[in-house]
Amino acid sequence: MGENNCWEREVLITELRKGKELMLQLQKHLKQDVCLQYLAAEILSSYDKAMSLLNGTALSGMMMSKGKEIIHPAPSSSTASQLESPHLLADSSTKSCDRPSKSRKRKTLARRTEYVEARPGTKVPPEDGLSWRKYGQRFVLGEKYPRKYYRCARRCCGATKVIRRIDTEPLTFEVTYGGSHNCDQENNNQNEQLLLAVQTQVGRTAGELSDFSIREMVSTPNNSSSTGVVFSNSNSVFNMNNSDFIPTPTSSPHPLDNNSFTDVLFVHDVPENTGSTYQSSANDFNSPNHILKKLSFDHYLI
DNA sequence: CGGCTTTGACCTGCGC
DNA sequence: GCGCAGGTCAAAGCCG
Repeated sequence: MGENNCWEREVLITELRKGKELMLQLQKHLKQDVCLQYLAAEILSSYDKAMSLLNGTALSGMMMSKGKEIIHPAPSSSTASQLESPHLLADSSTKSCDRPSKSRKRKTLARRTEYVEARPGTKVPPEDGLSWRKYGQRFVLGEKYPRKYYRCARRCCGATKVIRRIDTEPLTFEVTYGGSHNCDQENNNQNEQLLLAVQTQVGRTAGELSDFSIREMVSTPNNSSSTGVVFSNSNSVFNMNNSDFIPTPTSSPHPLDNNSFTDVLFVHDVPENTGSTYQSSANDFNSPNHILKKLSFDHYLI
């Protein structure tokens, strides 16, 4: 990896962060316009994707050259500064329930790094909705702030995370997830986020689904890793899934603002590549057998 | 009193 | 082989 390439990458990352910060400021002024809000969120998502790719390339390149582990780039986050539910990469050496493994062997396993910005009025470092127990903290050479080591609060869970405060941007935190959650905390967290989103959107569109119904929809019985919600009426289809709460309009302005949806479809095990099909047109939704037959789903009339 | 945080010690991987 | 850096352990202290 050439020195120039590393320097250029650093410059690119810096510029991307500046752009993201400016977009965040702009977004604050767009509260009245849902479409602009959506566009701003999309741009922020692109910033995150670009930064993740750059960081991943830089890290993996450096690590490969040193013969250390490859650090995988973080998948794109759907909203700016929103910490994703950590879909952790598999840890093949899953720890057993008697967690205090005596081995202090340094982890050389796949990890995932994300960047999280602290917002005014929020806790520092920002919480991600999961319960973590701090087990260590140390200053690392050349870093202004200490690294903080956390592991999942569930005793039988092998997930860990390391939080590092960026020297040049004290409100930005690098969160590196390691290990995998073998407890159900992650699923519960996703369900709570989905519940909140569905309650909000259903309330805006119809407001007639009981909280109990929504909660039943969101509490997926099959422990599925990927779930989604589709709102529809005779004119429009709108898809939401638990990894992307940003409304994706099939038309402009935003469909949830102008349509009264009559159906809510709760889909389990949404294949990654079918989301766009739902979003693309009402026709896809009206003749979705080639897709839906692969899925299990609940159907609710509002 | 149980759970959590702090912090120094310990252990291991890696570069030289 | 040695020394350093980083990740983890675990005892002690704190807190509700």
